[in-house]
Amino acid sequence: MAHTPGVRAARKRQTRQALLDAALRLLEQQSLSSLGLREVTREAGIAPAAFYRHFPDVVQLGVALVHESFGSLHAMISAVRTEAAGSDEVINRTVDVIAAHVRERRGHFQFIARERHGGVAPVRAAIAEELDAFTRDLVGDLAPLPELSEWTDDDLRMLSELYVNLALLTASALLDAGPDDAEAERRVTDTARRQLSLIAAGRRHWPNATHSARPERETP
Amino acid sequence: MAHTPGVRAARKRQTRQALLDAALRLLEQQSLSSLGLREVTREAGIAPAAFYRHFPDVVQLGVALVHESFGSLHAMISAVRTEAAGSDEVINRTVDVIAAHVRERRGHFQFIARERHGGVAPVRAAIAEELDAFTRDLVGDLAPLPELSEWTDDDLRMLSELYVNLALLTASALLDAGPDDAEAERRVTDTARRQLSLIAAGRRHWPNATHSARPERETP
DNA sequence: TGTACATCAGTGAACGCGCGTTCACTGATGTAC
DNA sequence: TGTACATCAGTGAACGCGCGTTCACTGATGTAC
Repeated sequence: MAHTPGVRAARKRQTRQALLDAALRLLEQQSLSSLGLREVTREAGIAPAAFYRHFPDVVQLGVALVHESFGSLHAMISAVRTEAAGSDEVINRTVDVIAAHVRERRGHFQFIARERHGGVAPVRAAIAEELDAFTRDLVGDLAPLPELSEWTDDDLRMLSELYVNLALLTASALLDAGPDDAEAERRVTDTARRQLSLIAAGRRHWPNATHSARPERETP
Repeated sequence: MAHTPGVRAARKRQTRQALLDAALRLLEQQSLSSLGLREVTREAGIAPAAFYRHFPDVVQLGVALVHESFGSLHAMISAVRTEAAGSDEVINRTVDVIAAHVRERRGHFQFIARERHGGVAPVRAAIAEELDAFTRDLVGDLAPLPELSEWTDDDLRMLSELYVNLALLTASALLDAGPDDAEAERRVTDTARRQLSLIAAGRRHWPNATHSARPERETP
């Protein structure tokens, strides 16, 4: 046993994960800025002082949670990305994938939705950074589409931001609907589908060239 | 002096307002769930115990702040509503009014954006209620428009929700841009204008009748 | 393989501190006559 | 108008409590030889 290096490191990782899991559980009912160090260690079943072996403070645990949450979010995205069929089919797939991931990773979405505009600056910055990477990925996915070949980078970025925000708003509305209200969930996904469909119609008919080439206001 | 009733009541209202103002000032840098009673009374310049003459706890002060904030938000809306010209003109007016009100009532927007998905249930509920009233008002404004005369109530509601969410997201992005970065502000308002323009194009060409009359999924 | 020493994740006690809440009070405002 | 009493917004001291952080420690794991 003593000659199998890594046992100690593995246990440390396990404890760290227990802290992250405990924090996420508590954060379903409160926000990070009111989460206490002793509260987390109590929930995780370790002594308060052991916390410092893993994070300098609760804020840095929050930053780690951001990255963990976006890991599962990226998985969601690539699930949508692999599909590329007709507009209606893409919309339905997208909304279904969002709903499925909210069900599976409820805590992660709750955390991101809550702290995106929350009161803890480093966590907000980490979320903004991840969302930006996310949006840039989406621009990369949209750029090669033939029907968007004429769009400027700025306009693709604008469209991607709209999609990302709508996805988060839909996820957040699903969280508010609660895990057991199938009727409320149906209402939310139905609204999301129609909003995406409205935007798809706009995409087909938007006179983007004139708008984006010469913005109308506050530019010399 | 003793025969001018209302002096005491006026002073009480004044102190109450001082508490609300102090809280709003502190909430620009933190969220409600981490705001302490002693912190607020210290900022307002009164003794901690006096707090209880006005609110049972900090959460109820938060609920009062929600209603105060939406008071100023409604002022903003009616400012947009009085205008009704061509699509581009409406869009520019709307975005300008949002930007102006974010500048004027920074604290109120910050508070609403932060607590909308925050960790304090009664405050979240109050915001949801106010936003719903807001959305219903907007449905009432859109319904009489000739180009939307064929739209179902559900679709008008869906559109209004999209507008309300976009307005809040834009306000929140303006807050993140900071009060002194004119270039960042221009980028945010420009994106908002183009998103609204995209939706306007969708409105003109959206085949809503087929979608809303028979939703495609999960309905018998 | 066995032994002696180093590392370090987790413990448990202790600390000083600011918190929310209570209480009896003060004194200006309000009311009754 | 003047007086005697009631109301009540705001005070200041006191309380018990849980917090974040520190510290010397323990004992399993890791390393050198």
